[in-house]
Amino acid sequence: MKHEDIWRALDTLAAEQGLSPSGLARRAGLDPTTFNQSKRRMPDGRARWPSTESLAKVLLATGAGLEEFTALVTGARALASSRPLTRRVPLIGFAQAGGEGFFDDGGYPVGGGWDEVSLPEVADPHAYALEISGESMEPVFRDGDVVIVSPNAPVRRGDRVVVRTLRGEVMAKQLARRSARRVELKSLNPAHPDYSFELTEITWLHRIVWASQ
Amino acid sequence: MKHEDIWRALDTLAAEQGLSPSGLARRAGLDPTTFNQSKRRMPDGRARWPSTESLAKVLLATGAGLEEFTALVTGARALASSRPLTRRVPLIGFAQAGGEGFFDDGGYPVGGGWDEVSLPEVADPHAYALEISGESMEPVFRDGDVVIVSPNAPVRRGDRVVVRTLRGEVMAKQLARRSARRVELKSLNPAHPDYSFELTEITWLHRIVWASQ
DNA sequence: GGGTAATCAGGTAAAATTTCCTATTCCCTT
DNA sequence: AAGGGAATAGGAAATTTTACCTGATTACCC
Repeated sequence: MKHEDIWRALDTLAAEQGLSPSGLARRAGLDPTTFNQSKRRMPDGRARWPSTESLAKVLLATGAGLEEFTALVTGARALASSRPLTRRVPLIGFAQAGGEGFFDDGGYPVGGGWDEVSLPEVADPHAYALEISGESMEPVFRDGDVVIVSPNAPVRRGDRVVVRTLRGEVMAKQLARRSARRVELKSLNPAHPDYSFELTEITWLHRIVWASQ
Repeated sequence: MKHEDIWRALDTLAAEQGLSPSGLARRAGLDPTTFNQSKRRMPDGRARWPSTESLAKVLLATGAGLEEFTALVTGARALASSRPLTRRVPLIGFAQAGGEGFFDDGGYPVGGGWDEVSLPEVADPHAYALEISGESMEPVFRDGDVVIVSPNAPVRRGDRVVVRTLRGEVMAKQLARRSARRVELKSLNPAHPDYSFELTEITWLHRIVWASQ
């Protein structure tokens, strides 16, 4: 495979998802400028190659398989698109929902202004769920809520995460800050303390992607 | 694709060529220590991902195609059977998650104590999604979050709901109280006011069933 | 036409990968 | 058994990729 093939495949994958290169990068949890055209060749003409980690994040975020991406790289025409495995439902901005023409009299989505979203976007085969008990995460998560956790989803500052310490504690917090050596976790319930750990004190840190209500 | 998959595929490709990882790297024009086992995870446990340029060099040097390599990446998995329309993931109580025997060393669910939950439990064909904007529902819902709304889901006190008034306002609140004639809605953000409506003032009231994080 | 948000160009800093290096172990040949 | 070369561990330096940033442009909506 050649440098150009990789970048064309990324562009094609983005287009198939209805995304721009910047939108694809964002969807994958990367910086929106990661896939900029201007970053594909450096000022000295040298080719820039994305890491396989970036590629893995893109595939995870879009639900595309490596086979599918490989077909795009090699130029082999993809088979006729298969039906999406996850169901899509109408989506619209909350602020727009008050306008006219978006709901019928029964309160069902109607009209052409709706976008679509898959539900849920959990491509991660290792995803699991945790059922919340107690009030330590209120009001964000309440007793009885189920949260869907995706071990392989990229994590960024501000995300809600589940963390397990070497001591065996498991907690759900908001990732306030992550440096090379430490993570700072903000409690979801102001009545409970924030935490800060050395990375070596943590067994793993997984992102919460969906929560039941 | 996962970190382990990439490295296993490189090892397999090397073996097929009668080479060691160090021999494969050398063949590809890379430093012989590039693919050392010891370099696949950093001292701090962080996974190291080769660049797509390194991968391209390997494929060029060995004459292997990307399709062949992709088969090695994915080939260790059992062939995927057709997945159920609603996918089920492992579920366990949050309070239990800290106990021993529920996660393996990689942080993936393991052991017999897990239940299963479908995701998402949205059987309602009229379900739709709303994308949150602004901060009026923080910290429960944040700008950019997507909430899944199920018009036909039963609603109870304490549920988070979307309400539309006769005046065309749409709001997401928590259902505090519902009597024969009135509904009382509690704001999700304490900085915003609560509301109370006569049922006759409301067009509809739908329950929020899932929220992205 | 104006306002807003997304996209993108392109620079710099931070983080990550590869190269370079030394030391040790293993394997093959003599 | 000894010697030589390859392989590998692992650290530091060099190089490369991504994150962060500013500013300009484009697209979309009102």
